[in-house]
Amino acid sequence: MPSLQLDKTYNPTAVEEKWAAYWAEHYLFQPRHSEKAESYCIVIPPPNVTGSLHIGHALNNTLQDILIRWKRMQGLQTLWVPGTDHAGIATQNVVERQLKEEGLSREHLGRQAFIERVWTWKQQSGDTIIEQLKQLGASCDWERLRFTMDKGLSLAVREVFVHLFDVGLIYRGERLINWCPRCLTALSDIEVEHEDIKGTLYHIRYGLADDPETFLTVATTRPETLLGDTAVAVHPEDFRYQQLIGKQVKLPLTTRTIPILADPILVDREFGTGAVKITPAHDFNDFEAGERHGLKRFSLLNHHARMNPIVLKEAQVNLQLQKDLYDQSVQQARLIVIEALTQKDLLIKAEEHSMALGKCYRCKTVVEPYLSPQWFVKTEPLAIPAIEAVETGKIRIIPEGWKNNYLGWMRNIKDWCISRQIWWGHQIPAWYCRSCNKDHLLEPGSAGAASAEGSAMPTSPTMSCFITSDAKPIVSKTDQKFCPHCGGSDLFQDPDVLDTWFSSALWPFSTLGWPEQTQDLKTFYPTSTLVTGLDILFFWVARMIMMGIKLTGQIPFRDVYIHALVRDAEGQKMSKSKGNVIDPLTKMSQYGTDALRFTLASMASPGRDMKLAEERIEGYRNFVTKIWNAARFIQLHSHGPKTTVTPERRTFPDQWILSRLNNAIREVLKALDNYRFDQAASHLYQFIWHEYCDWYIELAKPSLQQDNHPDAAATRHTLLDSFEIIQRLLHPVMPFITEEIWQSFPHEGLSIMTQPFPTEHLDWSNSQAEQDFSLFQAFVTMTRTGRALLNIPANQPLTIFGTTTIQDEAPSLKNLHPYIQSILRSTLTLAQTTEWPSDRILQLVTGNLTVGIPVETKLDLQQVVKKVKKQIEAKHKECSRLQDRVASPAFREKAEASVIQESEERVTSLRQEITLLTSSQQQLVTMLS
RNA sequence: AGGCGGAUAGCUCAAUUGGCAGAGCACUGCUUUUACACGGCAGAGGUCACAGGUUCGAUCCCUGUUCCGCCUACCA
Repeated sequence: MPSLQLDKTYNPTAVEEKWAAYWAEHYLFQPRHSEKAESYCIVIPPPNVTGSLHIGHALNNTLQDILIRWKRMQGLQTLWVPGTDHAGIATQNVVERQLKEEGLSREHLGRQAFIERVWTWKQQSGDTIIEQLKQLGASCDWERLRFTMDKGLSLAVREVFVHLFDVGLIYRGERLINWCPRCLTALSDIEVEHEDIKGTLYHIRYGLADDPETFLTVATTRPETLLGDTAVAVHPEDFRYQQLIGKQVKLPLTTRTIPILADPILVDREFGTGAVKITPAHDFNDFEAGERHGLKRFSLLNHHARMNPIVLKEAQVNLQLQKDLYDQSVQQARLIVIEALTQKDLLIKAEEHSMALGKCYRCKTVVEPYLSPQWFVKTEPLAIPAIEAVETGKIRIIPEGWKNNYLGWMRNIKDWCISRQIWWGHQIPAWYCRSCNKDHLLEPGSAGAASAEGSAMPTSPTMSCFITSDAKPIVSKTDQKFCPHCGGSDLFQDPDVLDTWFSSALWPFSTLGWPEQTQDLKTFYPTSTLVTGLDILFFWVARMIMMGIKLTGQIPFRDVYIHALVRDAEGQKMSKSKGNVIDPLTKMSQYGTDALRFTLASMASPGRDMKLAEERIEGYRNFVTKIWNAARFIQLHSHGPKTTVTPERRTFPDQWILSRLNNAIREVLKALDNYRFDQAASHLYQFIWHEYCDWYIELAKPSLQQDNHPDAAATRHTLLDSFEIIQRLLHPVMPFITEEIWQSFPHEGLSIMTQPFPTEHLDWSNSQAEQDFSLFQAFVTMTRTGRALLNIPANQPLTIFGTTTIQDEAPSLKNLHPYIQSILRSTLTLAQTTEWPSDRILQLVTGNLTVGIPVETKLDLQQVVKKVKKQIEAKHKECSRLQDRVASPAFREKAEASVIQESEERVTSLRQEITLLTSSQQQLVTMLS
């Protein structure tokens, strides 16, 4: 196989483009079908079509790619399914903003044309993020790219909707839902973000109808809603109010009277005044209380969150106030009502009160509880098996800490509002017959419906709000033309679309071809691992589990790996408005994709937020360069004969590095098995840089660089062999540079990505070599330290003495001289203590190794004495602390024997070191005087 | 309001069945030696948030406090 000369410097952009194209050209990301191999499948969390790659995507997809590449190399039948999400509200908002710039609105275009416009936009820019994922190296099978509004997936959506409707798990009903008056649509509970604000709690006087002198005080943060009150509740056991239960109060600012009820669920006696106004159409608790007591609901606001004059009239609001409130916003209405209450002296006090305000997660507009007919999924029956799957460990959540989060939410799950009053999405497969439902289609502006702002009544209702909950929908997988009841042909489809998360909930099986029993579905479902951020645990993960189990009878995936959210260096959530966004694409072109990938992997420690500091990327870019240069060195010395030798005849450094390599392989495998990407990265970094490059390559130099060195062929063999294994070990994290290097060396096969992942070599493990090497390292380090202490130039020859020479300690180190000479870049004489010229020596001690270095007269001895003194002090301190411990009878009695022995040994060796250092110091002092 | 997590070197983060606290970046010296100055070598830098408790011994276990973050939530 051809090999190429590596360039002097690594050019990430060129290399990345080359291999990305090569991989695509050879379809290397497709699963290799083999009946025997176990399958491994990941479905991508589909990014929004509106999006471009942000750092969260980069992290999410890097981790998935590491897993996929790793499993692929391990020989599994591997599939990573890519795709994008139509992202209903988000995408609609983007296109509406474009229209606005042209002075248009979606109403101008009409539904059909608007949807076409969104599709056009999707064709043009929807694949931006896909291209960016390819740039990141994501090894998805791009031939299987899916979109949530694909034909196949839309089919799956209808299939599920109809099925769940038929079994009673989808229903239509008039409920209080969260309404965004800007997006003009319902939102599910989790689409509402809560923000703590300082509000005002108003205490308002409600007089008894038959005794105006007696009154109740109710407290509210929303005085404008009192116009829609239909009762006041007190606690049945509250002695203050017991005698009032059943009486009527006069509702302020209206001509209505409302009853005083007892309700132990709604009322907390301790809070406020103990009396609560009930406004069933404007508060979730009140809605439920209203259901319990059969109360009428006055929905005071229209869908723009403005006062509805028809309802105000119906609620018998005072005439003047009706006029004042005409079409006012909630905020204005509040001020007007407060003013009116003040004038009548009904406002007792207003106090500051902290409260949570709900906002739309897409546009941050304050959401209103809004009474309207909507479609819901009945979640409780779906949640039960979804809870069980996680409790029994059929689905594993990693890190486990999030399990309780999931379970807690699932156990308190509310029905899921799935209808959205927007146009972009899967239109609900329900039809209504106009003639059968004549009485159930509301005029815009009527009391039960929202006001349509005086526009003409559309030929078909534009929102299902205009269709009462009594209407009879015909739910079907296929488009309906005729009414099955009356045979009429005047049908129209429900105008609403489904929550974007409805189709995402089907993602793991819909992308594999469900409801068809495809080969992919058989091979890859249930999928293996889902990799996602915590932010969509409820939005997405929980719902996939519910839907997966319900519709396929199987869990959708076995492991859920939840990674942290990426924050900036200050710990702030990254957002465009804050201007603290780290753009992964910029960083990729600046530092190289492999560097970014390695950074993200190294920071993926479980269960935490990660703060990304740019310096980290820079640091790992240096690591990439280091690897590149090591490759160049090895390539330079790769020519010439290579021979394997028997393990016993391997050189000392060869024995050591193979043992360490084996250890690195084991650690990386262990880390990946446990989703510890951070540990895998750190082992790779540590091993490659600080063992392989710093020590092994340095030690390989003498045999490689000298002509006819007896060890040359063997060393060359080990060097090349181990380096090739390192490339494979590193490949899942750094796919580009490893491919480039692998291809540049003699090789067989199409690509490194289809080579086997390294496995442990038990016969390489050599604890004796590792032990000896530690000793050798200690010896070298001590010598260097001494040299640095004494400012001896690196190229000055040294004579090194030892009380115990390293050779005595480790008999296997027979031919140390070449290594020491090479690594210390100086000649060396080993000698016995007795031969020390005692006036020219600094002794350095570590454990039972002692190195003596000759001291030149020119040196700044004052400085050296100081440093030595400091060392002695530190050792004294540690020694006396340990001595106290060892002397303590309690310690001797209770501590483990091994701990006692360890401590004693340490004390002994510390004493020895102190003695030697002290004598060094004395010698130096003598020399000074 | 409840739940969860965090507080360790200047910064970003590790580690520990409870027995010498570790990396990377930044910093200080020395070093331009033919893989690499995006390099090499050496070094300095810690009351392990605070206060109690358990223990021969606590950064680790327990209790409380403070600060920070996140998630959930209808306290009018």
